[in-house]
Order: sequence, then C-alpha cells, then structure tokens
Amino acid sequence: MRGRTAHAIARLTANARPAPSAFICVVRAFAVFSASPRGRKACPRIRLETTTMDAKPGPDLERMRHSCSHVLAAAVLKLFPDAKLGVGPATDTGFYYDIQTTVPLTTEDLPKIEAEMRKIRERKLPLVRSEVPVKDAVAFMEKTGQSFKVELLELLATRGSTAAKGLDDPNLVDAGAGGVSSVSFYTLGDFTDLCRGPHVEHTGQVGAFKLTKLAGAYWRGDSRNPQLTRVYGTCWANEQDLKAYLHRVEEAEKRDHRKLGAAMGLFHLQEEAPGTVFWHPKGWTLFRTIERYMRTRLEADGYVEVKTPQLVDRVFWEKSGHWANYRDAMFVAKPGKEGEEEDRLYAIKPMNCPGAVQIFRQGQRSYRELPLRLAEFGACHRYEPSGALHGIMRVRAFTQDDAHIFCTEDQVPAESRKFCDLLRVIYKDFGFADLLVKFSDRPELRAGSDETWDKAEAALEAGSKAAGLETIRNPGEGAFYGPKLEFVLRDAIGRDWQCGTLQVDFVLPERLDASFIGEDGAKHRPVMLHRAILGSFERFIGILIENYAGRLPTWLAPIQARTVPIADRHAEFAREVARRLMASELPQTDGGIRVDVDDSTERMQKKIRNAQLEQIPYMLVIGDKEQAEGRVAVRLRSGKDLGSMAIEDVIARIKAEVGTRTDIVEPAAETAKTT
RNA sequence: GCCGCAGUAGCUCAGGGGUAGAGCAGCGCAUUCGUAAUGCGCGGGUCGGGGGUUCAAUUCCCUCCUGCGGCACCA
Repeated sequence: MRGRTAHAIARLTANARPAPSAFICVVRAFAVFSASPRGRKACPRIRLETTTMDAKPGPDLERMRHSCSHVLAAAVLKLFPDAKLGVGPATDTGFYYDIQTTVPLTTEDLPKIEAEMRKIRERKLPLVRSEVPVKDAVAFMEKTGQSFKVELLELLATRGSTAAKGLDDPNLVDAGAGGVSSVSFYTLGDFTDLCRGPHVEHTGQVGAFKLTKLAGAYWRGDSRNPQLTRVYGTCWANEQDLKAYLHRVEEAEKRDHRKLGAAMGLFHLQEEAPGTVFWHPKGWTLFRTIERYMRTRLEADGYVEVKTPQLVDRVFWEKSGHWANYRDAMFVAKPGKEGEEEDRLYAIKPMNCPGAVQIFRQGQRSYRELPLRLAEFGACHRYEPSGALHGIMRVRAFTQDDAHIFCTEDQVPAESRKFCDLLRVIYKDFGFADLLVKFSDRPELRAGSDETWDKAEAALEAGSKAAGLETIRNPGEGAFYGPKLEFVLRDAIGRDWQCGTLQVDFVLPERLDASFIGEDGAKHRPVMLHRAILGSFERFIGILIENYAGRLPTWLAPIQARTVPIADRHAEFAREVARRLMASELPQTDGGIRVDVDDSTERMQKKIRNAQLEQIPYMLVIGDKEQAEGRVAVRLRSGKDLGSMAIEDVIARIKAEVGTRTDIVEPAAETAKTT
C-alpha cells in the first residue's frame, strides 16, 4: 500500500473498470481478514476505500451487506424455525451467518433460502433498532431458544466485548473495559436479533445478492466448540455490480496455480502422495532458476551453504523441543525387516534449525567467526492436516530458503537490517513492491523463561528499528522458541501472501548447548536468527504463477523462446537458430537461452497459438525470407510483432531482460487475447 | 482433523439399474502453409478403491481414499 497513490489503488480495486477521474478517498483503520493461506488471522491494516464523486447515492455497501445477513437469518428461521443463530457479519464482498440446524443444511437448501430472502426484500420490512437492558435481552434470547446469543450477551455483560481473542471479529468488537448494561436489538418483521448495527432502513434497500457457499465453522473460532454451518453470500449495490463481481471471481480462478501449473506442464500431484509435488522438467527448471538466483544473492551477502540430514533420531527432537510441541505433525520412520524393526525411532526433519545448530557445535567456535550465516535449501516434511492441503501452496514436503545466523546479542540489530535489505532486493527482483511487516510476540505455549522472552523481543524490536521498518503488532503469534517478524507481500490482484520471516531465538542455542569463546576467553551462548525470504519454494512458485497469471517474466520462464519454422524446409535453420540461442551465455545462469523448436507438422498459425497458450515470451518465426537473410521474425506473447531482427539482436534483448530481471515493455503490446 | 460438495478417456465435461459418449489432446495419412485452431482416419475407459442391495451396479446404499470450498491448524 505504501508508495502507491490513492489513484493507483482506486484503479487496482475498481474491478478492472477505468479509474474515475475524481473520487474521494477515505482512510479507515480496522481489522480485515488477510487473504493469505497462512491463515485468515486478523490483520489490522490501514485500508483505503475509494468512492467516486459521481457514485449514485445509496446505502453504504457494508451496512447493506450486514443487513443482508439479517435477511438471510430471517429467511432461514422461516424455513427452519428451530435454527440457532451464531454471528452474522459483513465481509469484504458480502456477508455470512453461522447457523445451527437440527438437520444439516445442504447446497440444495440455498435456492430455497434465496427465494425466501427475495420475498423479504420485496416486502421492504423496516429494520427497527431498540435499546434493551441486558437482563431483558438474555430473557428474550432464552425464551426463543437462541443459546448462542445468550452466550454473546453474557460476554457483553461481563467484558463489554464478544471478541474471542484479539481482533477477531470486526463487526462485534466493541472492546472496552467492563461490561455493558444494555444492548441494541434490531427487529425485521418478526425476527429480532442482537446487533450493534448500523443497518439500512428497510429490506428493500438490500441490493443484489447471491448465496455462494456453505461451510462448517467452529463456534467462536475454537475447534473445541460445536461446529455451525456458515452460509456465505455476496451482496452488491445492484445486479450489474454483482455480475461484475462474479466475473472477477471467475477471472481470479483462471490464475489458479493448480490449473495453470498443470497446463504449463510444470508439475503434478497424485493421490498416492498427498501434499507432495512431482516436478516436471519445466517446473524443475523454474525451481532451479529460483534456487540459483537465491544462492547468488546469499553468497554475495556473506552466507555459506550447508545440508543437514533428513532422518534423525527422535531423542534429538526431544532435546530440541520439537517432539513435545509438534510430534503429531512429524513423519516418523522405523527401519528394518518387518517384525524386526530397529529399536530407534527416527523422524523426518520438520525444520532445519536443529541441524544447523549441530554444525555450529562442531569444534570450538570463536567470537571471530560471528556472525556465522548458515544457509540451507532444506527439504522439510510436516504432516499437515488433510484439510489444510492446497495445491503446491500448502504441502507436506517443501523446500525452505532457510538460514540460521549465529551471532551475539549486540549483532542482532545490524544483522536484522542486513537481512531486511536483502529481502527487499529479492522481492523487487521477483516483481513485488508492496511490503507489510508484522511483529509476532510470545505465544501462550512457549519454551524459555519470561526473562529470555523479554530479551528476545527487545532484540527483535531493536532489529526492526535498525532496519527502519514500520511493523504491525501480532500478539501471541510468535514461534514457540522466539518472537518473529513476518513479511507479507501483495500480489498483482491485491492479495496478501506471508512469505519472509525473521525470528530471534535464545532458546535453541541453550537447549542444544551451542557456545563460542568470547574475547574474554570465556564461553558464551550465541543468539540464533532464523530467517527465510521466499518461505517455501513450492508456495512461492505458486504465488509467482498466480501473480503473473502464468506469464512469467523472461528470466523465470522455463522456455524463453521458441523457433517456429513455417514449412519443413525451414526446420534446419530453425534448429540452427535455437542452437545459437542456447550457446549464448546468459548473465547469472549456468546456461544459455532456454529455447525449443516447434518442428511439428502443424500450420504456423497453430504453432503460434500453442506458443501463446504456453506463454512463451519469444516466438521466432522463420520462413523463406528470414532463412535467406539469416534473420528471424519476432513475435512477443503480448501479440506485439517486432518484425524481422538479426539473431544477435534477439540474443542481446533476451540477455538484457534476464540481466535486469525485468521484461522490456512494448508500448503497443496489448493486442493479445487473454486466454 | 471438522462441515458441505465432488471423483466418468491425458484434459474439459455429458449421460444414467441392462457393463458408456462429445470436444480438445494423442497416434496415422494427406497438406508445406506468413503471426491464436488444415483436412480425413484411428486408438483410447476394471465410470476413484473396497463392501452391500439386486437376476443385473458406472448408476442405489455403506465405507475408505483423494480433491474442491470454508473452519480449525500452519514450528
């Protein structure tokens, strides 16, 4: 968000419509749910809302959506009179209501509920607010059997807030010390709900809506509580906006890395290996390109690379604390003949840090070696809950761009700063400019004393200050061994992805007894910084695919150019051109330009179509003319025709794009169909 | 893990108590073509696995697996 003008944001968020020339920009701070699959944790952020000056006057969207959730609840109660209601707030695109019914709701009920909702809208029922003493409110909800509402009322009476923890419900948070003595009710026909409001005046003002999905949701977000059925809907000012939204959802689906990744031939997943990726040649080329790039950056920044074992005795994990905290999520192995397995139980590493400590512990370390930056492209396995798996974004086997920096407490600020600088350069190279940083402090379940945590949090605070970061507090979300900074980047369609992390750890060096000899000749404990920039390669590649909608910049594209001979007699020259491109040495890579030849018997038009669909940056067409002149006709995937070019000029251009990691933008390059 | 939904050819999808069909892709032949689909032909499926009901199951029921959308989780 930073560094963007309000106008740019308006354009980003204006549903692909041109940005209005005049608009009002309202800045509001409130809790929004992050779209990051890292979790839909509440992530407070400044949000810009834009409204056009010439926008039609009408009820505020959020208010309308909130009212729409009441309409939903009223409709459900009409159809299922014994339904118990949970909470029903507005969301970024609509609303939901959590409902418990004796017979579970199914998707077949949705059209019926929708029809009932329309009836309510047509009747233009007023939404009437009333102030009610808590005692009376409880009596009313008890009488109507709304036990969840009674629970909410009790929370309001004692705490003045219904928030489960922290900032988790933007619509119900009204945090204030102490309880309240009265609450507000809203009545809509014969349906009365506990609600803070505000609402539209009557149900006729509820715009175009559609119920979109059903899902289970734990009461008050706690898996120990009963699960209610959450009915999701979307709601817009008018039919046109609703249609535009549904269209946008469809467009976003086309970016889905699972679909694109398969279509681009990058990888596949299959039943027998849930949550693990089969990388195909093109996908692995992309993976290695990123790995090579990271290695170059890390080496330049004073890291040394290591590799630690996959399988380590459980005793080791007990020592590190992982066994106690994460045993359920670890894969274990007992080798040996069936019935005669070895006594020792091994676990596949879920993290790289204990391994890194072992390397640090070998021999006697001196303060002169610090800071020691041990990088590892470590492959970790975690038995993630089945419901969490998602394409290659959330998997059970993944490769981290991990590193552990062993240093003194005094070195933490400088190392933090150095890390943040590196992180920013790398994100920029991948095309991400927007960055948000969260500061996660001590969780409830943790290792180490409070004094240690005080020290660690203070050190990280100093580090983030040294790096010049503005951070957002994320209470209780630190790792069990230390507090962390979390780096969130924003993609081309405004979604947030948490990727990087920097964690200060005083605990593991202690537990695993790491030490160095200081200037004073005495033994000291090092501080350990855990850090990652991409997070996991698998997830980051998924993010890249979605961010670029498959159209990876030339430096990352698995195939950068394809020669397209028009007829068989041009094939030999096409192969010759490809050989020349392959022989050209690209900057910062091991090889030449990644090029192939389409010498199939298809017509040229079909070959171009195929290259387009594969999002290949350069199509080098070769016919009689080109062959005679020793040149190629260059077409970009944007549809732009660069005309006839000398082969060395094509090579120079691709080299330039790879060298700067930025594609050359052609001004008139927008003729291509979007597919 | 929990709630809801889904699984039919490599892909997208149709069908339905009497053992399956389209388009694309693939293969073969013809075509040798100037910037997003040349024509003709051919092959391809234990209808996710297991169990049950039935004269008969891909279709109905149960169960398991996997995936999808959420919830919870995410060192």
